[in-house]
Amino acid sequence: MGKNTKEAIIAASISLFNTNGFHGTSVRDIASKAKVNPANIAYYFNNKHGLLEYCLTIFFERYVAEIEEGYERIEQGATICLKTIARNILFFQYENIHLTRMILREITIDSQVVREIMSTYLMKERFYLNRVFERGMQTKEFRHVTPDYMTLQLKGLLNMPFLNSHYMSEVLHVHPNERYFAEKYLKEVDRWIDGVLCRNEYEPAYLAVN
Amino acid sequence: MGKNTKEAIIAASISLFNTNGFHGTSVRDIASKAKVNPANIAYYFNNKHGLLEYCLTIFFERYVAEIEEGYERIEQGATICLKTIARNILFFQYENIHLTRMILREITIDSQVVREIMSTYLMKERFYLNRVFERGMQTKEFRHVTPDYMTLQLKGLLNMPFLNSHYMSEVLHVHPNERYFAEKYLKEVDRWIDGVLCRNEYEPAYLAVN
Amino acid sequence: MGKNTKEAIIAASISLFNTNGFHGTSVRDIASKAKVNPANIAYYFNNKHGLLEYCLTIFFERYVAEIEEGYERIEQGATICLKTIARNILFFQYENIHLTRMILREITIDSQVVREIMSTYLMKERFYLNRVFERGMQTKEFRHVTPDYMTLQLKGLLNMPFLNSHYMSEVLHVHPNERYFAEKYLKEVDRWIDGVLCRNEYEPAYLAVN
Amino acid sequence: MGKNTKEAIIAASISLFNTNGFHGTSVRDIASKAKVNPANIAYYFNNKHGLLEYCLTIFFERYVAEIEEGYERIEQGATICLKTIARNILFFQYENIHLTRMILREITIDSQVVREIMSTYLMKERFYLNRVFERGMQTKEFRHVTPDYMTLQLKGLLNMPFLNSHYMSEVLHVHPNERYFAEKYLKEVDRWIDGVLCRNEYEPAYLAVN
DNA sequence: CATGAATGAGGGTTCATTCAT
DNA sequence: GATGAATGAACCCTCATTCAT
Repeated sequence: MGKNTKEAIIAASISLFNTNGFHGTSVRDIASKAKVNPANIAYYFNNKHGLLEYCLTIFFERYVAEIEEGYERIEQGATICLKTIARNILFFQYENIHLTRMILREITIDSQVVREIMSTYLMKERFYLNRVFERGMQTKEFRHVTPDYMTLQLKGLLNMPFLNSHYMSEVLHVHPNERYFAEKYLKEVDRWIDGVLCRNEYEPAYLAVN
Repeated sequence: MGKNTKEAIIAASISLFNTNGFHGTSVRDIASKAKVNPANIAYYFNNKHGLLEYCLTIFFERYVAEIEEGYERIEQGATICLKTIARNILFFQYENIHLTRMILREITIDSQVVREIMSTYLMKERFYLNRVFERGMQTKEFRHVTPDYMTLQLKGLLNMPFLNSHYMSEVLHVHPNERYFAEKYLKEVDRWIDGVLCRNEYEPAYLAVN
Repeated sequence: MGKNTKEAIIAASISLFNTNGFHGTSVRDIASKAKVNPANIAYYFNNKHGLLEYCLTIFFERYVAEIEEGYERIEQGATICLKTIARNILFFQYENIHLTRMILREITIDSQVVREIMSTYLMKERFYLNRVFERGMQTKEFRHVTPDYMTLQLKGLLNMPFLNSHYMSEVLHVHPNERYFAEKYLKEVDRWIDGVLCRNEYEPAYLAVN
Repeated sequence: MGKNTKEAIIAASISLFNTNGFHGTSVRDIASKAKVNPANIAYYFNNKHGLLEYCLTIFFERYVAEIEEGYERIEQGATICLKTIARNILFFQYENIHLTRMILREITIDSQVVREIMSTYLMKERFYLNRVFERGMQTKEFRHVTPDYMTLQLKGLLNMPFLNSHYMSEVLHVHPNERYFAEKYLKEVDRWIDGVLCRNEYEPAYLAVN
């Protein structure tokens, strides 16, 4: 039953890290929720931190894959490419909402290990996005911008809905775990690309992504 | 010397909560950094959580004050008003970068107390922003938008730079603790207001805020 | 207001020691209940233990006085004398029910200081009771008994009702803080003296004590 | 080695609770005396209070069993039955002198949990004793008495020797931990039953219990 | 592959007490 | 007489982890 035990631990840890944070969650909590013996965590992940690293890795592995998948459209134009990347990220995060929130929060902690893992992947992210921005500027699709500042804004837009889920639902009455939200919010991000990034006259015929 | 002790505890806790998170910081760490006796934390704030609540309160008290101060410009037009609010928030957060980062992270945890404090202030924030968005739509300054979605985007833009300071500096080579950054980033936010929110033809004569 | 402060501390401490025990009561609890500053306890009684010693002393001072007052009737006969002593103790304890319970419990703890204070007074108690028992045996009022065993039994009878007040009220439905109880229980003790101690034929004409 | 650890903790706690009281004993004291790690107390008994509850339970479980065992003699007559019960209690307490003293003291504290545990068992005790008293009155063995008052006296007599062990030895020079004492004191209790409770002419042929 | 017993370190908090004012 | 600030020690408890089975 090794597979089940390991999977159960991962699922429980994502849920609990998401709710209480890494430091706010004990290995006993995780083991209890996963209905396994606490010693199994050491067995499969060395220690509690190894479990976090595992979660970080599977998240970023797939996160970067989503970006790479979108980047393949670069030849179709920077705008379409960027919109595809944004769409991929948004839906990936929407489909893994708990893991996403947990990761986005944990990487704000100044931990040596977290920083190292994160850097590798986020350097890749930066690399692809920069390439897109530069391509867009080169083809005159985009206005002249500072790529890193654009990355910053784009990430701000894409992460915001997943960081504060109870703020979203209780204050804004917006529910990020509903498909409807993801669809609608994607349009907002597209509008940001069109309105802030693209140089063409405003309100162009919307560029379909699919 | 009560004032000094209390202030020292607050300063130390902001610094440590910022670096290691609330749960990752022990009261002994705080007391040690503040060079006071650990029992003083219980003396002044009842317990560790009371210290967090105190930080939350002073942050949001001033945060909402910044919004209210900007809102007073509502009669000068929604665009100017919103830009002033954005400016106020951005510089307030820039000037309290550690406290801001700590708060932005901590409020993502599902804590009862945090949620209560947060709701009070964030409801006010939503109230004022909604009024501005509605005013702008009424005066035809703004396009037709869903206010809560705009709030979401604006907050995403304004919070992003303060959430991951080492990602900012190590990956993007952008330094949010420098005045230059705040000035430049403000222009980006203004561009978002102009490009995404305002209905007038793109690239207008930039509206000065001050 | 020195008098009030001191009195308030004593009253509060008797109440709290009675309910929670000496170790289960903090000086802050006492100060809070007495509505005085905790430092006053050190001022008036040196430390927390000094407060307990003070309570012990005032209790036993008066306790022994009650015995001595009863012992003065020795010339009227051992039976009358013993009944008077029993009556005095019973009513003294009934009138100081909280203090009594607290003391009776605290003296079961193996504390050096408590032991010393206690010994002094309880040696006196033993002295007087032994004299009464011996006089009774000498005058043939009492059967031949071992005085210390009689002391033990008498004390068992006299202390029992004050030791477990909530057992008394909740299990036995007997209320030791009512005058009626003290009157009735005194008759029981008299019956013990008559039935166990006295040699005369059973059920004698009851000897009035007053 | 789970058995040994648990047993060692129980033995150490009885000894220390007996000497210093529950509140006067720290878990470190207990662990140190038992030569085990302090965390084992939480492991086996949840917390310090759970350890006390455990002691209370094992004490009263056996205490009530002693009473029930004596009650089986009810058909042989109330006097014999009551004497058997008294004998059983006395020897049970004599054989568990430290546990007994600890329990007798702790139940005088107004603790919610203690009260609940206690009530259950002491209600049973009252039930059986009342049945004996009523039977005795019915068969004219006993005089007309108030059962609860008799219970009170009997418990006073049976508990007294175990409550203040150092008073006993240092003041009265009586040693309750010696077999001789228990034998002799039992005769005193029998005399109380004969002299106070039984209606037959005084000084009957002593009823052997065994 | 999984478990329950056991550990040592550290957690937050409360304690009695001191002392300048 | 009385206070509030401050302390250091100790409190109970939980922690992540280890290890024999």
